[in-house]
Amino acid sequence: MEAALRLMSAGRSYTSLSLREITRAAGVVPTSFYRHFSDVDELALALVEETGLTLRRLLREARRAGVPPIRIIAHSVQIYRQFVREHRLHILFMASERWGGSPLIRRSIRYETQHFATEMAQDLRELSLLPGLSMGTLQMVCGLVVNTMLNAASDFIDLPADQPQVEEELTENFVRQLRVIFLGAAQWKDNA
Amino acid sequence: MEAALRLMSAGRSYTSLSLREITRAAGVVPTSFYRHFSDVDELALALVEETGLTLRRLLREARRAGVPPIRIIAHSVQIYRQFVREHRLHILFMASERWGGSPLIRRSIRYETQHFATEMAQDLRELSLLPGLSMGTLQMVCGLVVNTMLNAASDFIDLPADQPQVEEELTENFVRQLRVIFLGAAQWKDNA
DNA sequence: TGTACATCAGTGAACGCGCGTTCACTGATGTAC
DNA sequence: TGTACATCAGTGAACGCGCGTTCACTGATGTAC
Repeated sequence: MEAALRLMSAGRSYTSLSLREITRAAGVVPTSFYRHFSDVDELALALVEETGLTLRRLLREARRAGVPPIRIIAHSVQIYRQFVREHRLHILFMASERWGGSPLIRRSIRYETQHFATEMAQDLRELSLLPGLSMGTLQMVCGLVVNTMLNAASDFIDLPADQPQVEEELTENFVRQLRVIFLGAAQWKDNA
Repeated sequence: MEAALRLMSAGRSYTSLSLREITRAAGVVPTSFYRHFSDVDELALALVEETGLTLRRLLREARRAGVPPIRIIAHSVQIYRQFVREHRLHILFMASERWGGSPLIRRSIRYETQHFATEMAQDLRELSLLPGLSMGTLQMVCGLVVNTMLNAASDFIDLPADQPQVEEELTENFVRQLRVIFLGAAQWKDNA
């Protein structure tokens, strides 16, 4: 049922979808919607939550993958790219409603992304990458990383499907941006 | 007339505005809209263009401000924050329709932001900050900076107006993120 | 095993409403002679 | 200076349409006795 974010794959924003469109896409009569959600906003919140779970799974995968420290960025980006491909619609939803739509949705997405950044910061700490940094700084860096991830995801998703070399370029650019961030983080002095 | 982005200040997304709402806010009869634009999309494109001009003015201001190289980030952020306050609605529009709304609008915003990043890269080059970097790398770094700027702007704008200390925190976080980026860029070796 | 009843996803008709767009119009302002 | 005409932003009535939501309903499935 919630898989009616199919409608968003055509580049529509969630806020512009109507309840009737959604139920139509779900193959069900409009009134039936109310059996499950009292509101389109409530459906959106359910989607945010589901996407949050999905993101946590991403971290777990990346963690499990082990750490060849030199190639870790390029490697994580591979995992992420695969992930974006697999959960295209959820990520699209998260990344594009992040600043659009209703304040309610925005708030709950912000909550999920912050949560995600915090988990990532803990992972970095446990792996003792960036050993010199305080938790607050790690959190700040991870916030930057998460935003960069979501921006990159939006770029991936907007791509016409038949342009593999443009996708390569985007990936390369994304990897380079992350490298800049981690280079900077490694140089960071907390007392500055 | 275009000042009907007032409607967006309540947290609405552009795509969810109706032509009739806009004309109502402009104090004019719906049919009158067609005297100026054939479409709500056309109005949006006009807004994007206007915002683009505004952003170019921002760069000019920052440039003119001169360069005390040590404090340059904190200083530029001050200018930017003032700028966001003055052009609240235009920036809000740009930052939040960046991934929402119609593909048409998205494309034109992407065009403007890329243009902006390119100009910024040229400025950096002329100022010989980051002297070791190729133009392509500067462009990549500036893309990251611009995204970070727009994310920060969205955060600023979403703030309740009566929380100056939260605004301080956000600004501080934004400055630190930019520092990480520039630290990383300074370390960058192009042949890596 | 058989019967009576509760639960609940989905149905279909109906409502009042705001929407985008069309049309022929008004009336102020600027321009040509 | 005066008159005739073009331009053009704004008007107001009207259209057909999709919308969110209400209501009383159906009929399949699960549960109690």
